Amino acid sequence: MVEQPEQDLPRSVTIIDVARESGVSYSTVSRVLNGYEYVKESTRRRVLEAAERLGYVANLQARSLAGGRSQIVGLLVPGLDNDYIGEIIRGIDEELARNDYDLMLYTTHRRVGKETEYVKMIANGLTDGLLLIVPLIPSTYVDILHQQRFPYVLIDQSENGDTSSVVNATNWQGAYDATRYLVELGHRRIGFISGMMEISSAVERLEGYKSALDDCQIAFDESLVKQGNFWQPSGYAAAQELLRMDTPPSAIFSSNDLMAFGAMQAIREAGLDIPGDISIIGFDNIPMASIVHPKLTTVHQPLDQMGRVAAKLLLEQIEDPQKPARRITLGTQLIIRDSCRSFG
Amino acid sequence: MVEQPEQDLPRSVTIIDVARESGVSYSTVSRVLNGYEYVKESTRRRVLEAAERLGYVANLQARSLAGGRSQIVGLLVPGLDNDYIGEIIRGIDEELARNDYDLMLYTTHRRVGKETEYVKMIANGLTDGLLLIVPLIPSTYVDILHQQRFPYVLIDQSENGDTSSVVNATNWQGAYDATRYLVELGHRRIGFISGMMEISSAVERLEGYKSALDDCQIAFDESLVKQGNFWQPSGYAAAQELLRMDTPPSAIFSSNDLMAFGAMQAIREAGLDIPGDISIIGFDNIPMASIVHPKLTTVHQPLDQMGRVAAKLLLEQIEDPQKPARRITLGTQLIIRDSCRSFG
DNA sequence: ATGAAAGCGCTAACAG
DNA sequence: CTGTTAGCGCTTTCAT
Repeated sequence: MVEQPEQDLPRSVTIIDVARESGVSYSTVSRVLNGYEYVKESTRRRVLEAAERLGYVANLQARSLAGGRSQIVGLLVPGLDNDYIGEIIRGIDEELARNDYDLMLYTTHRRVGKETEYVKMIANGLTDGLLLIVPLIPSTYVDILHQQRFPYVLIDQSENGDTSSVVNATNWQGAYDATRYLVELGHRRIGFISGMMEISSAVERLEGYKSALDDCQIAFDESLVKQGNFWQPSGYAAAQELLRMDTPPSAIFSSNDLMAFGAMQAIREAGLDIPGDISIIGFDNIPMASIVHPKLTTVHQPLDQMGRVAAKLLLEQIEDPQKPARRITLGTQLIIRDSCRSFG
Repeated sequence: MVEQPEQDLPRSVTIIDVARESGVSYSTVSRVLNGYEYVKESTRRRVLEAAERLGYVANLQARSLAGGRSQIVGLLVPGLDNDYIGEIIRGIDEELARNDYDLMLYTTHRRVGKETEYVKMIANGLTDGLLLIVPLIPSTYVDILHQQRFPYVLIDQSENGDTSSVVNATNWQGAYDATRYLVELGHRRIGFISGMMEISSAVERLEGYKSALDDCQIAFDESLVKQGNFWQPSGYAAAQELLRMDTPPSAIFSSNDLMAFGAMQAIREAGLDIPGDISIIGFDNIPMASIVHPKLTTVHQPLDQMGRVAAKLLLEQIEDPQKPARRITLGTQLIIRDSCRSFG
């Protein structure tokens, strides 16, 4: 048996190494690295060069532990199984990259029932702030965060008073526009596939639909509203119900694109043509919407921008914890493609 | 001006608090928390109870800094703009959750040209290991990681010798099966839309296609191969080229689903029916594949499982750094849906 | 079986 | 402008 020689792993270089190399104290190195103003230019240069030469890379956990910034923000999402989330993340990532922040990804589904403890850990951990895409916010989350004065921003959430910073879209207006568009196309019986009604955006979209109907003097017909849950299969089922009615609607407004895809499938299986026999409109405008056939007419929700704005808001808050909470609502936009046609 | 009272933010509870509460030294608390064997049962219980009572949550950065595990693994991806990545992440996340690990997400596109430094930082930072989905691996990545004995696993990569642990799928076989299926359906002229040929999986799929043709005594026709880049628009363009040929193919094999969707669009725009006039088959089996119409016949790549296995491999390696690198190749499977039809 | 004490790499007063 | 000195919360010897 040969003695395994203790491999000298190249220990990572610390500011102490840099200090020695550049002949200053390591706090000066820290200052330079943190962009502290009052450092002699020549010293700064010397330190920077030494750092470069040695291939120094900061140890974020140490920095964060010592009271500095970790340059990491957390993102809490229900799961990744939806393009909708992906779009938002893209925006977040972009903005964070621009500011040299990194992203820690947390999925809630992981610790069902222990989310609160999870959030506590996150806030107590190495992130400088937290972005939350949690449709169903147990207010406990927010309470903890708020109580600890931990910077956070809610995405796509409406409820909650004015204690939290929130970024969302004009759900009501978007739904209103979509419905109105359908009416202007001549549709009178418009089916509506809802989202989970515990979620504010779902409620707002239903309200927008109702208001538009109202403004167009079309009586609201409860039976035309089918409950979905934002997932594709529920759209499929809801559409089937709608099609089974004695007088099926001539158009369907789905509360999101995913359910619209399900509805399209149900419609096709019923031997009907889109938009020939029945028009369909979605909400979100996820990338897939322009890939399916026919291309889906839908309400564009600026998801990536929402992500970007939320990140920006969070960064501001990290920068200045005194900043009051802000609510930013971004506009939606009707995207007319091929899934709707005039009626009657 | 009223003096702003210094709000006593509820400082997070540390092991010191727990130590005081349970009347032991804080190193004992640490032992209990780390499952150290030789602790008196009664002590253990007392500590655990105190921790519970106080609502203690570990500070991972401190732990990691002190030489323990951070319970965080990094994931380096090119970007999130592809369901393919999403599927893999889902698998990873699942496996990590099962083992109480969290995920740090890094996107490479952020620091083009500085990826190497980026990787260095990651490895030096707070993660216990790194998962990489980087089709185009600059070998420098791997060298650094390997040199530092930093645990890492490559996903969906083939090249590289035996120094790295790798998880991938049977790209060659999958392409072979798909092609063979088309041939058995009677197709003789089968168009092929390739991926970026710098990527190993793209090459392997092309090889599988060629081999199948060969085994079926069909001469390989270079002109039937169009170069794509794995993104939808390139599939669209490639299909258009194919359709413009004097004798267009009766079937098209696209190296991934996304390009297949582009091809489907081109085919439809040419007034052709799928699969009536032309059959199409994809690769990956991303969720969207069963949502488009007609539902796409494709080669299933067990993306989520690849993620799960990669995570498992990484965790093993973190547990025991001596573990030799392993390559695990998962099987693909032909999923027959509605986009292909017999010919001739 | 448990306490004491030495850091991990870094930031942030505090002195000059 | 820069060096000195405390820690941040935790793991890990080293004692006992």
